[in-house]
Formats: sequence, structure tokens, C-alpha cells
Amino acid sequence: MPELPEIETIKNVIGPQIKGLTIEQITLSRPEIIAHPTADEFCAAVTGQTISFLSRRGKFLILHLKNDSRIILHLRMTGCLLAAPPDHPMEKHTHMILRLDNGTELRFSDTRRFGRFWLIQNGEEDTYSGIGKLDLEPFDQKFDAEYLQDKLGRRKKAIKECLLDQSVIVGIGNIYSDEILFRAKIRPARPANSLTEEEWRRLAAEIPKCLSYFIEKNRISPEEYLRGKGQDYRNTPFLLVYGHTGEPCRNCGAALVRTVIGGRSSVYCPACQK
DNA sequence: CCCTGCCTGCTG
DNA sequence: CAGCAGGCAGGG
Repeated sequence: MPELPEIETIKNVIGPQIKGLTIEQITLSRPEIIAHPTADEFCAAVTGQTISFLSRRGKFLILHLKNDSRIILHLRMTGCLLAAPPDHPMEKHTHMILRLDNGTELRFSDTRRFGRFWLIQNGEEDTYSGIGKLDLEPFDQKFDAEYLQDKLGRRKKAIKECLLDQSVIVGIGNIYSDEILFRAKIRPARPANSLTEEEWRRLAAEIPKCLSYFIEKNRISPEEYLRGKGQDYRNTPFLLVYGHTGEPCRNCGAALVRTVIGGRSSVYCPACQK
């Protein structure tokens, strides 16, 4: 579910709450969420370790431990992370609880159970999580129109599908690909190899602009995050096209249209987006 | 390259 | 009740 701005929010909210705390005990009710190593090895290796900080890479969260190992997690569609006091009501579908040494519980819940955890030991190569296949962050100095065009300019597939390719540019999912293309005034179904120089420039400019705009719009206090169960902050009124099929375009008033591209639902303005 | 599977819950 | 949901890996 969450894309780069949401993962960034989780990092910003949860990170400071768990930094410096030691994992005293793990309750794992769904061992299949541990992708590597085995669930038993994961629990044994992580128990007693101290958390140094939380970081983000693409849509992955990385929990860095003081012994230089790291827990990597991907929330996929419905994964959710909460730092809660022990008496806080338990979310349905909570599959793992890390009890920390100040009593805080780091809880992972996931209705659809697509989310996964990996533990990468100090010195071990991460060939498991998929982080190795990622390329540029949208805020990387090297990310620009030339980079995008060089990577995607010869592809025949829809530009919308290309934007979802994490091996080119990370962090964009179905919602923000639609928002970005709307802002760049490009139709999602346009073959990537049909984009003009000017369109590549607009697209490359809108990607970091749009994502950082939503990171700002998602800013939330830990209390508010907990109250909204780590979900509600995303119900943003700031999305211009996603979820607005049939409504008037905010620029021109034309009715927004829904199509399916690469198996994903896509909303765009038939007048503004060429 | 397209298609499916992985899951549960919500909507029409 | 079918269809769909913000992700991704794996198979043909």
C-alpha cells in the first residue's frame, strides 16, 4: 500500500520512538512473514539487540542494529508499523511484536500478509530482499531528465508502467504515478519512447516535487499517527486524480477517466494530459 | 512480455 | 456475489 511518502512518514514517526532501545522479546504469530533467515534464527539473532536508527530505501524500511546487522522490511499492500504502549489496543492481524526495553511495543500488522522481513547479518550480502535491484532515489543528485530518458526512452511500454519500475527510479507506486503524470500533463498510456524532450524534463521535475509535496502533507505527530492506527494520515485530500474518477479535473473541469494500464487502475484527465 | 499468485476486506 | 485494492516475485 504505502509508497515513498508514506514510508518516509513511518520512518520519521517511528524512528525517534525506538532509537536506542533494546529488543527484549519477540512475539511472532505468523512465521511466514520472515523471509530470511528462518523465523527461529531471526528471533534468536534479533533478541537482545539494540536499535540504532531507522532508514528508508525506496519502499523498504531498514532497522539498523548496533551490532551492524539490519532488519529490512517491506510493507507491500497493507503492512503497518506502530510503536505503542503495551496497554494500547491490539490491531487485528498483528503478526509480530518486538517488546522494547522501555515497555514500548513495535508492532507489525498486515491484513493481507504480503509484507516481509529479512535479517541481514553484519558482513552478509543481501541477495534476499530485493534492495540490491533498486536504482536511483528520486532525490538523488544524479536523477534528472537525461537519466530518465536514457533509462526509459527506448521502451515501448506505457510510461505509467515504467514509473513503477523500481530498478530505474524507486518509491513510486500506483497512486503517485498517476499524480505525477497528471502534474506533468502526460497520459499514463503513452509509450515511453513517444515522449518529447520537453515531456521528459517535465516528468523528471515533477517526480521529486510531487513526492516531497506529499511527504510534507503527510507530516504527523506520533500521537496522531497512533490514533489513526498508522493508516489515516494517508487519506489525503491532496490527491488530484487518484480516487477521483468521474470528477471534474482541477485544472480544466473535464471529467477524469479511469483505465487499466499494465493491470493497474489508472486515472487521468483526457483534456490536460496529452 | 503478460499473467498469476499471494491474502483479506470492502464496495457495488 | 464478483471484482477490486496503494506491491512484487515468479512462471510461462
